[in-house]
This record gives sequence, structure tokens and C-alpha cells, in this order.
Amino acid sequence: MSCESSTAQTLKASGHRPTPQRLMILSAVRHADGHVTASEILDRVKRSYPYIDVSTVYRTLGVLKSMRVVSETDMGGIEATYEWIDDARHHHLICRHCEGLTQLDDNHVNRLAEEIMAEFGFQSEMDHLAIFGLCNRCRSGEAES
Amino acid sequence: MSCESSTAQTLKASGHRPTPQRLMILSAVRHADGHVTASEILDRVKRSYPYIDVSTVYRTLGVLKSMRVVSETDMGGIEATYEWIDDARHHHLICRHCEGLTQLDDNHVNRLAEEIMAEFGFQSEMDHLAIFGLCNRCRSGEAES
DNA sequence: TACGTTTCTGCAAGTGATTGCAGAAGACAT
DNA sequence: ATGTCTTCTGCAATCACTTGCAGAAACGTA
Repeated sequence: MSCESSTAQTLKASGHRPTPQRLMILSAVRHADGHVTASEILDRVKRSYPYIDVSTVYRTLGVLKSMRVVSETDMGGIEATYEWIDDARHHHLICRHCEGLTQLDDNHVNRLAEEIMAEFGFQSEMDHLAIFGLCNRCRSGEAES
Repeated sequence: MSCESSTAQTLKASGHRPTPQRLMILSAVRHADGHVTASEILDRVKRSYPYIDVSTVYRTLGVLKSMRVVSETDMGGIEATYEWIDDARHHHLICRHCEGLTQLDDNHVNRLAEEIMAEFGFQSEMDHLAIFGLCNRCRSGEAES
């Protein structure tokens, strides 16, 4: 069973309909490597179905987000970025000075989630964090810049 | 020295000008208790200076954000909320089902920041997080809702 | 296959938030 | 004070994203 058809099943099970538009959007996010913006998804889908509308893309991303199949992240750019959530969950450290990116493994964040669960019984959904700050290099050199 | 004039000094020191508009916006955020939206700030400032523009409010909030004097948070509503950063730093757990709010003390988040600092030398600026998920009550009862 | 119900789509108009620009105002030296 | 340089403001246009709506497509049932 391909990855798309299994997601189609998940869609159906949650009362949503696996329409052609949704499957195309799904496929565009699934097969893009890494982060994609909504307009990139739109352009990609338009190649095979030119009538697709931006609102459909955003609405579908909303559905996939609520099913926790894709994550939405504000990476500090103009547009939000979307990413397929796979097993190797990760996060990002973004330097607000040099804009450099560092990958952060989930285990640190997961520990925070476990603490919150233990104290409040609250199940955090931190699928893809963007943590802003100053990287090692810019931290020491910020004064004279 | 009042809280406003001390911030005015900070503005000046970082090359920004403490204009009347900025001081009014500053005061509006400072003396609002808790989270305020940009339009609430705009309305408030308009009472004493009707010519103020939305863009000035957003630009000033941008400056205050970069100085880490105020925090910007997406609380899941329509507009972003802004808050004066004081000593008692805190965060929020927001249930995506019942929309209930729980306050989260900074020490949990701070521990994550310290781990990140130890491993990467990256200084995180997590001033006011909004963590979405399912609260204790909705977690157990979500199936039959 | 045909029918009734529900959900979904594309369009257009709306929202919150950002940006380019020309004039206004603050800072600083003379 | 006066002039110069820089930053800031208000306006208008624009951007990313959302929403209301009427027709279209998907689903369940027979």
C-alpha cells in the first residue's frame, strides 16, 4: 500500500473525502524534500490541474494539520512552511542574526512534553518547532557587528 | 525613574528614537494587563492621538520585539497578541479541543533552553510560548465527542 | 443506476499584517 | 538658531491567508 493511499484511508476514516485535489496536494507535500510553502505546493499542483485555487490548498493543509499528517512552521520568512511528519521528528534553531539553521533532535523537546504531561496531563503537539535566538558564533560577535 | 523613561533610554541606546508615537504604544502595552492585540493598542493610542496609523503600531511592536521588551504570540485566535516581558516569565498550554488555557511556568522551558545552550551554544529566545495540544479532560473524552 | 444528503471546490471579497515612498520630525554639529 | 543627515510617520498599495457562497462532486441507500 503506497503512502498516499494509506493517508487516503486516514482521511476517509476521519470523515473527510479523499478528493483528487486533496490527493494532489498530499502528494506534493509528501514528495517535496523538506519544507515547502503554500505557493510552492500551488505551483506544483497547477502543473497537472491548472484550476486549483489557493484557498483549496490552505484548506487542505488545515485538514492535514489537524490530522497531524503535516506540520506548519513559521521559519521567520514571509510565508509559513509545511512539512510531512515522518518518524524522524526534528526541530530547528534559527539565528536571528545570521539566519543560520541548526537541526534539533526531538528528544530534547520530547522531554519537555513529558514533563508537561506528568504535571498537567496535557498532551503537547509540538511537531515541528522553530526556536529563534543567537547562534554560538553570532552570540560572541554581536557587539561589534 | 518610571518604567517608560527607562525604556526610552534603552530605545535611544540602540539607535532608535523615542518618538511620541512610540512612547504611547509602549505605554499602552505596558499598562494593559496581559495579552493585547495590535488593534487594541491602536484603539487605545487613538484616544489621545487620532492620527496614529496601524503600520506605525506594527513597526513599533517590531522594534520592541527585537529589543525583547515585548513578546509576540500566536494564541490560536485571529490576531497575534503582544505582552510586556517582565521578570515572571510564563508560557501557555492551549487545548485545541476546548480552547482552555493553562499557565506554564518558565522553569520547564528554561531547562530546554539550557540543554540547547550546553549542546549547541545557541542562546534560545523563547520569551512566551503557546504550546497547543489536548488538555487532560479533552484527552480522555475526545473519542466520544 | 438514480436520488438525497453531505462535503468540497473555485471564485470573489474580506482579514490581519507588511512595505515603498514622500514628506515630517528628531539628532547633532556648527 | 541654522543646516544637514538620519530616522520615522502616515498613506496607499500589496502580501499572505481566510471566509461566505453557490454550484459541483463524493458518499450512502435503494
